[in-house]
Amino acid sequence: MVTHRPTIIDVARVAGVSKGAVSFALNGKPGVATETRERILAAARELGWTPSLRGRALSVSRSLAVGLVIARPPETLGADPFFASFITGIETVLSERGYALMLQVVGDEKSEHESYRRLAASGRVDGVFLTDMRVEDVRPQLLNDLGLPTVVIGPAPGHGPWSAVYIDDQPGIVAAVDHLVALGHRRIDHVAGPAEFVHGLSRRAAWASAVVDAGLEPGTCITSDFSAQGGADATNRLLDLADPPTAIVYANDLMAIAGMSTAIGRGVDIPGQLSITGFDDTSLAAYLQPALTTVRTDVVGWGRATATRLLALVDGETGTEVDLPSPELVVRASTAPPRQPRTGAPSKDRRGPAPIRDRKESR
Amino acid sequence: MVTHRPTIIDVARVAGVSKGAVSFALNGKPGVATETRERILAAARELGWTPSLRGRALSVSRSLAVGLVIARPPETLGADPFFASFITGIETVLSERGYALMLQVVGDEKSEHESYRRLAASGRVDGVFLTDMRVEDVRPQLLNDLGLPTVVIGPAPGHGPWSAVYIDDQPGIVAAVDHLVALGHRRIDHVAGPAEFVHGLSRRAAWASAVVDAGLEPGTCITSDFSAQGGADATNRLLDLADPPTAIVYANDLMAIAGMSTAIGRGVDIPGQLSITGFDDTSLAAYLQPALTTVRTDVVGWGRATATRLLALVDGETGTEVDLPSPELVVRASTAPPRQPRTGAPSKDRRGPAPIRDRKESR
DNA sequence: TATCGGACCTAAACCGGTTTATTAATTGCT
DNA sequence: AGCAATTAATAAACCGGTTTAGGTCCGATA
Repeated sequence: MVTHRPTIIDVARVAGVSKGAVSFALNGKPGVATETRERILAAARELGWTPSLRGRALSVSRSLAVGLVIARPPETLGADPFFASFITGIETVLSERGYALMLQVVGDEKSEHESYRRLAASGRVDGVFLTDMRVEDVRPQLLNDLGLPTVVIGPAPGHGPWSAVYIDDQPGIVAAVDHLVALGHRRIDHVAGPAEFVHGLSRRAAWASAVVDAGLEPGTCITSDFSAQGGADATNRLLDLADPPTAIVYANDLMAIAGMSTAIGRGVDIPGQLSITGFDDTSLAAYLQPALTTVRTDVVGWGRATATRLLALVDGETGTEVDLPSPELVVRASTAPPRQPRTGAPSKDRRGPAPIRDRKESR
Repeated sequence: MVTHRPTIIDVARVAGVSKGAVSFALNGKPGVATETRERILAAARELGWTPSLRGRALSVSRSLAVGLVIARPPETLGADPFFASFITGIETVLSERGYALMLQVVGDEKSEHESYRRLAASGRVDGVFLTDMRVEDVRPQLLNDLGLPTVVIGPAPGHGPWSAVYIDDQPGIVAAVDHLVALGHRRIDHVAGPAEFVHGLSRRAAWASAVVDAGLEPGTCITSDFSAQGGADATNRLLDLADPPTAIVYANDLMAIAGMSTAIGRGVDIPGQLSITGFDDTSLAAYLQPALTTVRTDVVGWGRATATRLLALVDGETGTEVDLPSPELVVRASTAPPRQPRTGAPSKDRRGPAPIRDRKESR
């Protein structure tokens, strides 16, 4: 039966000193004799005292919490492995600094803005992460106006006082295209994410320029929505083309997996008739049939770096853009040299010189 | 350039009343003349005043936040669509009550306990959700000792003062088994989740009893870990049996999908030679080849109910267990009547009365 | 007319810390 | 020895609300 959590006053009484002295002692500030400090620490330990976050928060005018607002429907969110890893990374940094993460999941863009306003107005957080960046995104400006320290997860949008931490996804896509080119593909299409998102657009741009840089004709790009259904639909449209691709680069794993299934359902042999690459390296990717060639990013490290940046920002450092190591291509069985006819008899010949294959997942 | 957020004192000054009167007026308490109240509200509106959560929290001795601690490695977490939906459901309730969600993601069980202790000691949250319930879980007792209102996501563990909100997953598994039985399957095996988790154990129990209730021989159960790799490995083991199953009920979609791929990779025709069911209805399930028969749960509704319960608990209501509507079976293409021979000659002799054989996965 | 009760409002205490101003006791310096 | 400079500790202000204890003014009642 806990009568009451001990407060700093209880500690002061036990140690026989004033309230302020306790505060000084516990925060390692000067002006407390060593002997007294020991006594205070002992008293605090004896009472099992822990500072009240509420009291401290009010006093220092900080919440000791940061916010992440995610504006996505649950299906899209649940199928995306990004946030789990990202949040894990964030937490490692936050927890050791005594910070906590306030997560908000909202339906649409409008309630997202509302969410930010509320967070700022109520003073619930000291800073926020900004994710799913859009082209011409108004949120950095909004958060700047609200006076809320912000770290953009992605490339810094235009020029402004904002801070950003970015893993450039383009090298990953380029590596995928180059890999396909090296296998002998000459018709490499793309299923993109929504054009309003920078990661949709940037992957598309990377694909386009990589194809051109390889000296190939520009392929077909279908703009989709990162969802399973979107991937399936886009794949059907590409395969319905008079001159269908021999390889498709998808902007994420979910679309790639759905696309692969769709192709298989149409009797297309993968990778014999069609090579497929994804992006994310979902835990499922390695266990599909065929296993998915995809791009892996150090999302946990990204989360860690982003959180570090935000806490620095909260502490008054000025904003900069941080770039992180590029993603890497994980080659598995869904990519192989192209075979000539799509309608011909399945050829027995094995695919050509295999590149570095991803043999096995650890664990 | 914001000089300073207006406080309740600014409002009081503008309205020409005292601090207390403003508080009364804004909280709809009696003792304020209508005319005065109007004036105060007008002043607040004019200044754009919003109550400081920090001030209020200290004053009312509440954080106005609740916590969710998830102890999972990022891969497992990212592949599980549960939390996205669940959190979405939680948020709908929390946000309209002015509450927020503190999310903590930790690596192991020990740091999970540590996490709860910190949340309780610092007074950061007014209550917590308890997820991934284990058999003989010590956390309800821990949280009870810590004096932190708790709602268990799942069946109430034993008898205690705890509150629980539960969607019984058993009817879903039973429906899956019944569906397979109706299709003519007589050898229905199971790939289970870890036995230390109640949702691992309960699905297994549901499968076992449903099979027996159908008058069939008990099948083989392999205890796995809800992961893609675990699903793949377990599937290989089942298919390697001298007398392999014609249907496998998986405890979640991730294992089912990996299992299906594995089977296909071995040349097994699905659903011709092997029927497969999952659990979760991942957004991918409908777009696989073949599309996955699985069990769908109203996870968003579950989150909503759980949050409602927790807020009631925080407000002093006593704990009860709430049961929610059962999950439903979604029949797709991965299940079909069994075809006789897998290798040619139909094996007429059924295997002898074997008990539930549980070959444990290494991990 | 004196008293009571209610409506309306204010002053002040309180929540639990941090931080500043101030005092008291040493120490340092010449 | 005398005075300034440190050091140690305390009292009090402050962060921004909520809430309790009073205090006025008013009409109603005996």
